[in-house]
Amino acid sequence: MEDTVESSPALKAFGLLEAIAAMDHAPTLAELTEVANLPKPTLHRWLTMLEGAELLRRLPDGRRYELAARSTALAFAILSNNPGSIRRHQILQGVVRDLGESCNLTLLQGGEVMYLDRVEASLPLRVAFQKGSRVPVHCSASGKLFMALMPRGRRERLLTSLPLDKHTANTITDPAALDAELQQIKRQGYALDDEEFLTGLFCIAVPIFDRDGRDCMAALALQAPVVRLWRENAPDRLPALRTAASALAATLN
Amino acid sequence: MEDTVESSPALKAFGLLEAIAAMDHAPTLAELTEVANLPKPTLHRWLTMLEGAELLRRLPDGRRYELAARSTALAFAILSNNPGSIRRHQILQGVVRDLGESCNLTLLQGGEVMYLDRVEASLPLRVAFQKGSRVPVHCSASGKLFMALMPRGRRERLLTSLPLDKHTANTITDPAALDAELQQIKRQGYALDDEEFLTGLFCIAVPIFDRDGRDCMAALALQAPVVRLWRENAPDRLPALRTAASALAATLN
DNA sequence: TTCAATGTTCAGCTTTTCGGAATAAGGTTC
DNA sequence: GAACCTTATTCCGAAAAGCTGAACATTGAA
Repeated sequence: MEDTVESSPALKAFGLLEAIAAMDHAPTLAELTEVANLPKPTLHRWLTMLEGAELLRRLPDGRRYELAARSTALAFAILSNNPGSIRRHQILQGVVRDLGESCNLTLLQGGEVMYLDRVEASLPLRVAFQKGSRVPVHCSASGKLFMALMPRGRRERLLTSLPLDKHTANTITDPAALDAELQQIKRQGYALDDEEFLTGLFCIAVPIFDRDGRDCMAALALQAPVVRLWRENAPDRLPALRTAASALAATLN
Repeated sequence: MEDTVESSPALKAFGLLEAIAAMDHAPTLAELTEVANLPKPTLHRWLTMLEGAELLRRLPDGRRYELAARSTALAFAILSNNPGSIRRHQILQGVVRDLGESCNLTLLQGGEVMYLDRVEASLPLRVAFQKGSRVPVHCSASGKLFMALMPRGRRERLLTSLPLDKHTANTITDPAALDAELQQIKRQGYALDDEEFLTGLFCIAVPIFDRDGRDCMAALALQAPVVRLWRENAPDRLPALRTAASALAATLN
């Protein structure tokens, strides 16, 4: 949270949410006291208020606070109804027009890949996903890309909590094999999904970096039937995807 | 935005952001006046405040407001923050996938059992409960488990304050019988609900202990119709449930 | 120019927030 | 189990922020 004084108490709540969202574990009152630089009773009052508003909730131990349903709902509403959302949709439409295949803008939410937006190709033989739906990280191009580009500690924590379910014959279910795959993805800067989630479906995903160019905050993925997109011809789409990805990056800050 | 009065002015800001995020175009002050049901000067003050905090910004015409950079950043932080809730939900999904029946994560809250999270089996013949709903302690597997594992003083206090209502023919309403049941539950380390709350519904619950392995802070319960789950075959599910329970424990502290 | 609609400022009154100090609750050590 | 420490919660008078009717300013259309 900012160490600068908020101009109004009403805004302090946002600073608190930001502080809690930025922590990698559910904080206690005492921990937040240091981060937020607020007196204990003041902070306690705020946390109780936010809990009552269902923006936060306490873990069963009664001491730790984590984000609750209303925060998640607000976040989703913000991202899908952002001024940039129209622009993003247009960029996706441009990719679909140029490359002729369906195209997804994805986020990593918790341990799953979420479709923030999506434009479908008008061709037949397309795959019907939906905005807001989710797929596992270990068998999607975007998911593997996110894992490959995240800090090691976070990746390891995520990997231990994942089931690595087998969805198709190609799904990578061996942790060592997945790790090798992630290293290669990191080297080459893009990821493929070669029928690892749905038989017959091939994907290629490129990262969308934040302003500093370090964090991968989203991904752009092209998906098509293997009869039209496969391991050898997929990289031909990279230039167009990379151009779109950097345009998308500009809409996400 | 909801028409109910926010309990505190400090939370009004969230209601406003939600209202703006829910609109399909950038609203003017006048438009928001109707939606938010606030006097014009009040709303104007809030919008100016949110604009100053970079949560909102005005379109170049100076009249319309849209979400700004800080809102987007907050949304990303909320969604990518991996509060245990997502991980817990994944674990429940895993149990449902493995065992094929609906699964609940429960807490003891205020003398009742509360469903913190829940994943339903995709089979027909499933029972529809809801997240956040509550059931009595004396006729649910989780509730009896909580009572069996809590310190004696607390249990006795709770028992004297409970009505022990009869819900079905099997509900245990005799304090002595309940006490005997609790002792057996404590010995065997899991609890059953054999149609004690709803006729036709069978449950088995295992404890989720805190880090020290002493306090039972939550419970994992599998529930199914008696035609598929009953007293003799229920213990077969224990290994899977125990594994999931210890994974859940890690998310709860 | 006039009019109507929308946006902005003002000011006194009301409500909320602030946070040090006191108290309670939980844990740990001896 | 008593003493001790840490963390959480409650209290309440002082201080700050919020509220909004009314007045004023600006914009755009006729």
